Parts: sequence; C-alpha cells; structure tokens
Amino acid sequence: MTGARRKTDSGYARGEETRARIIQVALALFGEHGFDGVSTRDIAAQAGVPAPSLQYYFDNKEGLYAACIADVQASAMNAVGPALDNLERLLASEASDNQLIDGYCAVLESFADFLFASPDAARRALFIKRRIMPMKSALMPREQWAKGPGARLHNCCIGIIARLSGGSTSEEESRMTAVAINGQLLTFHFSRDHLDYVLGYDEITGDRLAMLKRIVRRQTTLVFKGLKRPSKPQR
Amino acid sequence: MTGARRKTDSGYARGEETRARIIQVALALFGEHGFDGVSTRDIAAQAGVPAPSLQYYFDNKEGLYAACIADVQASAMNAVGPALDNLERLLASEASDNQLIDGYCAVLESFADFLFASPDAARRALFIKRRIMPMKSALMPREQWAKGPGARLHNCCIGIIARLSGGSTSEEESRMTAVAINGQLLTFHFSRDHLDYVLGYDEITGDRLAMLKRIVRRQTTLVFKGLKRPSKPQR
DNA sequence: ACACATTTTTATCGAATGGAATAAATGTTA
DNA sequence: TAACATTTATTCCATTCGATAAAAATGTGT
Repeated sequence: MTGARRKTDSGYARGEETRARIIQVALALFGEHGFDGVSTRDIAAQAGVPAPSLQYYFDNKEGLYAACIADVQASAMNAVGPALDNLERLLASEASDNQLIDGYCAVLESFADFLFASPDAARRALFIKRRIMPMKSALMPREQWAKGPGARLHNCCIGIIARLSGGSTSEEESRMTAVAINGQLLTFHFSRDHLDYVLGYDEITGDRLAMLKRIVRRQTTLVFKGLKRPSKPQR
Repeated sequence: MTGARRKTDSGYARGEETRARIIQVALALFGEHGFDGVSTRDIAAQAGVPAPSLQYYFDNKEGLYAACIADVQASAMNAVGPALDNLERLLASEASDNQLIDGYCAVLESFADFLFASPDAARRALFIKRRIMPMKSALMPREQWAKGPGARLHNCCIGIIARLSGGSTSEEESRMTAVAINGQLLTFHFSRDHLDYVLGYDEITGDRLAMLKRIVRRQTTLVFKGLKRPSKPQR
C-alpha cells in the first residue's frame, strides 16, 4: 500500500472494514465511469466516509486505484489459479494432446466464471475493462503482468500450440495464434457495453454461461486440432 | 451536428478546415485519455485554436465527442462497406458454403486493415476502444449501432451459421457463436494497450498484419466448417 | 469600398476537483 | 479511568474545468 497515512501493521479492525468498503465502492465506480470520470467525493459519499479518508487510507486517488488493481488481481488469481496450476502441470508432463486441450478449456471455463458468474464478478470485470490510469504509464508494469492470470493463460496456450504443431509454428505466429484463440472468450468481456445489442441480453449467467462455455470449448478444440502436426499438409 | 453556433449550410472553407482539425486532434486525445481525461483546453491548444472555438463549432464537449463518433463511423464504413456489400449479396443468393466463408474472411480482412494498417487507423481504432461517454447513455443508440459496420458483420455471421448448420443451431446460440468467431480478430483491437506484452510489439502492420489475416482466416474457416450440418454427428 | 457574415479571440464566471491541515470522536490497552 | 493510538470529520486551499458573453479580426459578395 503506497504512502497512506494509515499503518497496516497496527490498524484497528474497524479501519480494515472501512478500507475494504472504500475499495469495493471504488471498483464499481471506476469500472463504470473510469478513473477520471469519478471524483474522490463521489467515492467517499457512496462509501459513507468523508473525502479525506481516501488520503488517510490510500494517500491519493492513484493509490486507491492501485489498491483496486491489487484487489482484482488477487481475486482473479483465486478464481483461475487452481485450473492454471493444473494445466501448467500437464504441460510439464507427458500428457496427451487431448488432456492438454481439455485442461486448457477448463482454464477458459474458470475465466468465464470469474468474468460472468455473479454481480460481484461483473463489477470486477468491468473495472478490468476500464483501465485508464492518470499517468503516461497507464499500464500495469510488464513484470506485474507477467505474474498475472492473463500472462499465464497466454503462455500455456503458446505451450500447447508448440506441442500440437511439433515445433513447426514460429514463436511469433504462436503468440498471435494464442491471442486469437483466447479472443473467442475474452471478446465477450471486452464487449460488455453492448452485449445487449449483439446477444439480446447483457448478463451471461446460468444457462447462458453454460452455453458460452460449450461454444468456446467447441471452437477452441477445433482450432487446436487444426494445428496438429500430422493434419492436412496443404493447410 | 448538434446545437453548434456555426451554421454548416453557409460556412466558410476556413471554418470547415478548423472544424476538421479539431476533430482529428480530439480523436487522438480522447482515444488516448478518454473523454474525462482530456480537457477542452487540451484539445484547443493542440488544435491551435482558443477554447471557446469548441463551443462555436460543436456547442459543448459532448457535441465534439459526437462529431468524433460520426467521423469514425463514416471512415469505418468507407473501409469495410464494399466487402460487407459483397458478402450480403452472397448471402442473398445461392452461393456455395466456400464462397460464403471466403467472403466472410474477406470482410474480416478489411476490418483488420481498418484497425491496424496505418497510424491514422490506429488513432481511430483507439478512439473506438475508449468509448466512455459522460452520460448514463454511454452507448451509441441501438438504432445507430444497427446501421454500423459491427452490426452488419455480426448479422452476416449469424446468416452464415444458419446456412452452414441448416437451421439446426438456435438463434441464441448463433448469436453467441458469432461473437466468439469475430472475437478472434477483435480481441487484437481490444488488447491494444498490452499488445507489446503478448506479442512483443505493438504495431500490427506489413508482414505482421498479413500473418494476422492468415491466422484469422485459418481459424475462422475451421470453426465455420465445424458447424456444417453433415459433419461429425458426435460433435 | 462597404455592408454583412463568419470566425477568432479575450475576459470572465461559477462549480468542481484533489488534496492539506487540524480538530474531534472513537478504539485499545495497561 | 486515563493515556495513547487510530479513525473520522470539518474547514479550507489552489487549481482546473466547461462554458458564456462580447469584442476584434477576417472573409465574402455587391
């Protein structure tokens, strides 16, 4: 936690609750309106605290934003970490192609749950989508990204492509192919603003989420199998 | 043009040039920082006009934003309209499955050119990505979207899915499947902020753009063929 | 050249913003 | 209970913001 006046190693439980409440409110508001579209007063009012509490807990608006990032990262890793762990184990072993593909689809499914399964999920996901930082370095630092769930997903996909194609696909093409493969699911997240236009509804839960998972699994499997080495030499 | 003090039916050429210059600057700045992250003074300074010129030409900040939207919509339709026209003709005729798939991939390729082929393209595309409006109705009205290139692409994809599957895919599943198919390309656009992280470079031009097109065509073709009615009954 | 139209410019406004400083209220522990 | 720690709340600041009104400058047509 950057520069806040509050000390984390000796705080009261009440302060911890207030801090968490502020973060949840900020997540929702930043997610809906972006960093610059929300004032510290907006956040404070909705969290039921006076505005200077934000300086007390987070030092400044950017510190609050950074705390939101950390919160979302943690919950994402919580949600998709186990499936990623399993897939990374498969990749490090002599697993069959079908096991790899199946493990990969399981990871995508855990991502889908994280992104869509609940209102809380939607709030976090919307925050992820609306990442606009007030500095030139609007992005997560590369090293931080490299430890996050998105990077691990990407790297696993590259690994599977290399396995399936027997090394005949260039590193560059593998990277691009991985982005395209994952785009089948991620595009639903990126398109949240107008899901109602393309799907006729804007919440993907229950049966709809199951359908989404089925579609993504089918298409991902098709694409992976199309990459297998002994397949269609003219491809 | 909404409510501006300037009259379009009787303006000078000089005014037209100034207006266009303001729009191009605003596109770039809004695309980079979002609506709330850019002040009217920022835009005016970079366009080389005093701030009240924005009120003169566009009535207010939102009017300028709306003009930017209109500009991007027009250029998108310019870029992808011909390929969409052709595909819609194919869909209205007895074209073969391969002709449909090929026509669809041609449309995706024209989208890729629009999104990535030039610095101007990147500016426009970044603006599209950062659509945050200052009102609750942050979105393009549904009727306006329905006339845009994204909607036409989506509807063509649904049409092709219906054709290939012989009507055995539900309307709801077709819609979702279409989003996933198009996500293979669109995700590159949505991920522009961190393309450097996933690909190792952040400009997709020249050979890289050709590779992207090849990958998208290959995967889209695989997925469409996987939808064909007489294929794999156990699928 | 002059009258009129359009565009640019200057000066100003009220409101909102992120934040600082300080005091008051509440919690914890001996 | 009192001393100390933490948290909450009030007051205030300087700056920035979108926008208005009016004047000055420039363009157009007769």
